[in-house]
Amino acid sequence: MEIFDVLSDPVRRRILELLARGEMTSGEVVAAIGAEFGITQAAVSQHLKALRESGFACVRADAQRRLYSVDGAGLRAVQAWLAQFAGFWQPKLDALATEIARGKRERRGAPVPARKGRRA
Amino acid sequence: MEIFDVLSDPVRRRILELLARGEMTSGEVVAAIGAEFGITQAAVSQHLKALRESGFACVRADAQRRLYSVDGAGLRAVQAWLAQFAGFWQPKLDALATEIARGKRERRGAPVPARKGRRA
DNA sequence: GTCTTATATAAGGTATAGCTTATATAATGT
DNA sequence: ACATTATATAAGCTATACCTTATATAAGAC
Repeated sequence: MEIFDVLSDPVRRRILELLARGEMTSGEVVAAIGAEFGITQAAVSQHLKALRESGFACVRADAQRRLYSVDGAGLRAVQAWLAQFAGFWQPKLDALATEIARGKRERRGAPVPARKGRRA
Repeated sequence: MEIFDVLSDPVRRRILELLARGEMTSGEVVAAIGAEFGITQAAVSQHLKALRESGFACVRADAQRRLYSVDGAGLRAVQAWLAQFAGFWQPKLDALATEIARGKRERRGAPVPARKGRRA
């Protein structure tokens, strides 16, 4: 399945959001999604398969459990496509760039300069 | 139609790519897309409607022509959803941030510092 | 080995997205 | 007024995405 097709389903988007919080077993996903959308284990398993095969999620085995987590590949592909339109959402993207820069500093362990008011 | 549904169609994505180069009349889009995908004027018109109604494109009238252009709203919405996963494509996003910063300087008319080799 | 738990797959039903042809709307030209 | 050009909408067909139930696979537990 193609990456944008994968994201076009609300259940799959939700699964990704859940996985973004950390690894989950298939069963945990089934429970959470089942509660929210009222669909069966089989349906969720099919969605997980779609996410797997399109590079949005990866699995590792732990005995009979399957631990799912986010795979950046799919998301990167989306981002890459979107990037060609950067000019059309410029103002907000500037804010995102700032946000990323901030995150980068934090990851390096450097102190984040105090913000002294509103910026453009 | 929901934003991700809109992007899930290859014809609509292609139309957006075309519009990104600048305003086009409905007829021009029909010609370009018709040539690439072999679909009718009616089909293209329906896609344009979907793009319009979901905030990816806007129209303005010029006599009996309809001039279409990219509307940032839809793209921004996608970007916003994607942003929550920033942590999963970090390295590339850093590059994007750099790119944005560069674009920002250019928009301000400031000189872009020469790059003297490979950076992390 | 059998039962249970955890997950995946198969087969089939149903709603709908995207196409088609045909037609409506509306502005321009003569 | 009528024909032409440009675009949109209507109605109907078809393929398929997503669901269901039923079953397969495989790893514990006993």
